[in-house]
Amino acid sequence: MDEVFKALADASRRSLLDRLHAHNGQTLNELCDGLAMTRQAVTKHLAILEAANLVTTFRKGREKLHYLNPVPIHQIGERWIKKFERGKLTALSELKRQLEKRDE
Amino acid sequence: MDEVFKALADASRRSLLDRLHAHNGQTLNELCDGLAMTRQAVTKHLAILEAANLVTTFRKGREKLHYLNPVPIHQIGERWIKKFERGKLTALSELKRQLEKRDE
DNA sequence: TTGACATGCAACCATTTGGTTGCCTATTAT
DNA sequence: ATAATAGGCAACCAAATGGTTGCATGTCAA
Repeated sequence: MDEVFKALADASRRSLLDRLHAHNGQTLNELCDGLAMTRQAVTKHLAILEAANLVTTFRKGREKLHYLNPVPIHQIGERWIKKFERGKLTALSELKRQLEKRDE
Repeated sequence: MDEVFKALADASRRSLLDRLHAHNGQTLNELCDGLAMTRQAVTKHLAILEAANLVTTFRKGREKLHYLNPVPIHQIGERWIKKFERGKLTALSELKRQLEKRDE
């Protein structure tokens, strides 16, 4: 879980996921296209995404194909975000109450 | 959005949010309790959470009360995670298809 | 077979990050 | 008044991060 959060913390990596979401199964060079980064930088980002299981790859000849794995993202939603949604209204009303009696 | 992702990337910060979720409106010292960190380290984490608008604070005498703001977390769920859930089944089946024909 | 193409590996670098220590200020209680 | 309590500020530090360059390897096409 921690690896996933860390992987998602970087905007370049999130945009790589966006690109795969738009067009799955791209090669490294395709993913580099139009980015203001060297290929090696992209390789490192992809390695981090792969380690977090957000991207799965396999080779096809001399190319490496990258596939988005949306499962960990889904798990963040289920296991983490939903927990805070439950308490949402309570938390906000509690905060409001406190803010209102601030000058007592 | 980027600030929120970055703030959530650290396990100590996520656990501070957990603590506030369990018991909202704690003081700095209460939040420090039982953590293997100095008060100043916790202060820094809380400042980052506050900058990302995940925590709201106000002072009550010499104490500073910390309140969880679940809204940004909810927005991550709505604006970011849901986008990837839509393509989930397609992405996985596409991946499976590729994996199966890997040895062609 | 030889050149071009796709990717991998490793060393290096600047900046950011997560933490520390030491001291200062403000508020409360005795 | 004064001591204890709650928190703030700043300098410093080691390690992690995000990036680079240079070179090596594996695969395809002419």
